Amino acid sequence: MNIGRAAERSGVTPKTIRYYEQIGLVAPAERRANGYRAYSGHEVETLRFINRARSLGFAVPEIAELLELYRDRGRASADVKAIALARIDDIERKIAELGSLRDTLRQLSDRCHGDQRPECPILDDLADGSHSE
Amino acid sequence: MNIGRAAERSGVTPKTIRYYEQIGLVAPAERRANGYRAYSGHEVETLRFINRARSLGFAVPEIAELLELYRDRGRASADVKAIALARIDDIERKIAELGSLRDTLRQLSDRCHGDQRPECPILDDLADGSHSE
DNA sequence: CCTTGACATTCCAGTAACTGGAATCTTTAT
DNA sequence: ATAAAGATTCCAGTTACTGGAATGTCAAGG
Repeated sequence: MNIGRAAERSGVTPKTIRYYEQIGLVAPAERRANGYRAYSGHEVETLRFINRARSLGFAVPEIAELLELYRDRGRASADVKAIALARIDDIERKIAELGSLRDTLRQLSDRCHGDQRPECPILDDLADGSHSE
Repeated sequence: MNIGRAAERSGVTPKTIRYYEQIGLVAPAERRANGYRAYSGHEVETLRFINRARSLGFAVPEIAELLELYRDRGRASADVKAIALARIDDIERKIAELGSLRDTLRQLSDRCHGDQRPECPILDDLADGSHSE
């Protein structure tokens, strides 16, 4: 199957498949006589795996690691779980950070009339910096 | 004052100050005879404003807009508030997205023994893709 | 047989917002 | 005199792709 078909089946665009090959996330595809890349169902599965991992927010180096673990039939599930738990921690941290950002903005917005008058606590705060450093 | 001092006072590194000048977020600084950039307290304030806005998660184009509104003494506070509210919405969306990601990962992790055995629902899920597309 | 369109190839550049590093001044202090 | 600190410019790298140009291949239709 050509790259277009592999793209359809895996949900990864041809452009991105070539990119993954370029950075070494997937092995270089076989080439036909005409120079086209040829894919098997197996490679499509790998691409699908990558796609799902990406959609769960795993970074490319993490995915490389997951792929290795996936291929290693004898690996301990603890190794995989550790990666997932680290990911969860990252996400928790990011959520907390965004939450406090939102609270700050909300406080400022609440104090702003939001009408035709020019007084605006939001800009005042940005200007005088009464909070952090 | 030289760029280093302006950096100290504003909390923006010299490198980043030059970058902001390059992309037009701040006006090009005056130059001394020796070619060094010269800054006034006013410019330091602007840099501080930018720094605080960045720390609140505003993107550079949004900051450019906020700076314009800040300088326009006659603008309506509604204009500023609209930007802040849009920002809050963005953040809410991102938080929700991250929350559901975390939940998915947590479910997978919970079902993974995390020991020496190779069975791992995390990889199984990535492989068969029983969820999204 | 020729052309048209869909699909393939490569390579270069751009995204956001910086950051690192090299090569080269200028100034200040010893 | 020289060395350290701080300034300058410019080029490249970061993340994970995406867009576009120039070119090649293949199947179908007139």
